Amino acid sequence: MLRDDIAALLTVALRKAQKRGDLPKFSPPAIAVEHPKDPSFGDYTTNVAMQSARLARMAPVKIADAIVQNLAPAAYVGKVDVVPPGFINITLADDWLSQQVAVIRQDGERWGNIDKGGGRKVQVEYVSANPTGPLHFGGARNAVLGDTLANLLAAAGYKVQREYYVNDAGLQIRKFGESLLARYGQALGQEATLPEDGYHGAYLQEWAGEIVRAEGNHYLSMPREEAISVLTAWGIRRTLRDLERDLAALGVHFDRWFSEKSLYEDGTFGEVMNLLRSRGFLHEKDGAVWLTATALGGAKDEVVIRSNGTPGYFASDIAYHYDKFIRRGFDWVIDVWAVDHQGHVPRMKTALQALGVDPKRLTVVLYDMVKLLRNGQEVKLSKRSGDIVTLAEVVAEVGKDAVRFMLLTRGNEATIEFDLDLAVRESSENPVYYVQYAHARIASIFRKAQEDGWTIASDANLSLLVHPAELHLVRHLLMLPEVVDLAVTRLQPHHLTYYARDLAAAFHQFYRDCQVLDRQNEALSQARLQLVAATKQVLAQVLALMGMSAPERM
RNA sequence: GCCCCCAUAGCUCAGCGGAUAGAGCAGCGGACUUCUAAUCCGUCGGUCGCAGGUUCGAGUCCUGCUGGGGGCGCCA
Repeated sequence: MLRDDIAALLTVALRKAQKRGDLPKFSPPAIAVEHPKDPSFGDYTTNVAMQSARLARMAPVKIADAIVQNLAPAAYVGKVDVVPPGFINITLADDWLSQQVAVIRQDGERWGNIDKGGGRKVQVEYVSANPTGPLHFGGARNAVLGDTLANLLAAAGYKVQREYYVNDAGLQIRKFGESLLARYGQALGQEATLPEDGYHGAYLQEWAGEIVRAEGNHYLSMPREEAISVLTAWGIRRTLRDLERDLAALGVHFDRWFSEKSLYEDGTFGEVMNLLRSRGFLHEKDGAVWLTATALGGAKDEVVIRSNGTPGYFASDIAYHYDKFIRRGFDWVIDVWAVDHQGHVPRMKTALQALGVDPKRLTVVLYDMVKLLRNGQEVKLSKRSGDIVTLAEVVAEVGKDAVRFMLLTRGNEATIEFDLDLAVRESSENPVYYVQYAHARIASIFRKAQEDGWTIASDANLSLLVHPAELHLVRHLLMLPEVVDLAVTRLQPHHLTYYARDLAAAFHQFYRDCQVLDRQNEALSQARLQLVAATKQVLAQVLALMGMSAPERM
């Protein structure tokens, strides 16, 4: 990555300055290279001279001068300035910039990939909503965030596994099954009441009707427990089928759907309890089994197995993470959770310690809520009330690309206001289509080129690209690896949306200033065709990272 | 009561301890006989919630306060 190259160049220069006695001996801070806010200061800047002032007991500007004087020549460096109070500003060389078009074209789909992961195994677990009904729109943010993080990690050189944890065991599932049986009985004219805190959604009535039509009334003659068991399994299968379909419509796919129930069936749960017990982190109190979290610095002990003998969700989660880390050996696990699960994070970390797993290997990405607006009014996303807004409905209404883009434009910790009316509007108020339009515009240039009989030369003279708008565009193409690095380092995919917008803007400005196809100047046209091809490729790449399509025409 | 997140332009939000705090939208004014005007250009718009502190330098870090959201369960 260019930024790293520059940091290395500066580091070498600083050492050389020390060796030659231009600078005193001191152990220099890590050199931070960034883009100055004001482009008139150049492409890259570092404050290392100011950082070193105290250590070197020298004026920052003097330090900067000494570093600059010992800078080895590099093709990409066009101009170096030392500016008070001690910034070193680097401007890229025009001729080097124009040649990068060929490099980007040559890298193709690999452009933007970085080797941060070094092939380490990372699992991203996301969505994981209870399989008790359709996914409501709040879950869309989880899906888009997790999926995009997985895309980014893959681009950053990690070996990524995408997983959905299916909570097909426990109390909620029990209530789900009881609710479905009650609806089934009602569908057959029986007096049946839903359990307390049961599932009241209308979809269960529909499903009960389906079961009656397909299989008649014979579940009524079955023992109740057996009927619940069969109907629960039916309901989960049905839910998962719909979930998979609805998530696919959003462009979200999983490598594995992991069953919570399987942890109990294959002995994992028992194994984990034995391990915890042998390590001395379980104790009994009030008839329940507790994790002795306080022994590991936790605020309070946590119930693992209730006094009625049933394991709680925390019990499953411990076993599940044991499976992730110890059995499957992921180097790093990322769980994507809504903020209302924040209290569970320290608990989970403590549980990992109890298992002997370094808690740093688990990162929980928390994201805030989505506020859905229609006609300027907030639509409540509660499961209780009848007006639940499902993911499928919103995707059908506004489209996959708009949903993904809008859910990605905010930092994870910011609440998102999702305006349904704005999302469907195809106007300048809607930021979604801006990036795609740039891609389509470029496609249009190539269509025109073909119509007009241009043959695209592979050996274009790129040094003809000297217009400020051309070089400005190249500069943006060059930033993709840095953006991937930033988004992965912070696990904040919203940086992609801002980059995509900036890149598209750089293209639209170029488009205004520079005619690509010009019979009066075919050599320049060929160079611009290469530039525009590189831009199309990078736009497609960033759209792909966001899980959006790159349309050829709009 | 304790813990976490948020507070930046009219609105929605970016902002990596650096230089004159940015973008989109909205408002106002311009640009299509041209490779797509879903575009571009100009302009208006700020006590970065408040008060201290650390620092050569704070929207950014620390402390306190105010306001909003979330959490503190043998629910998930």
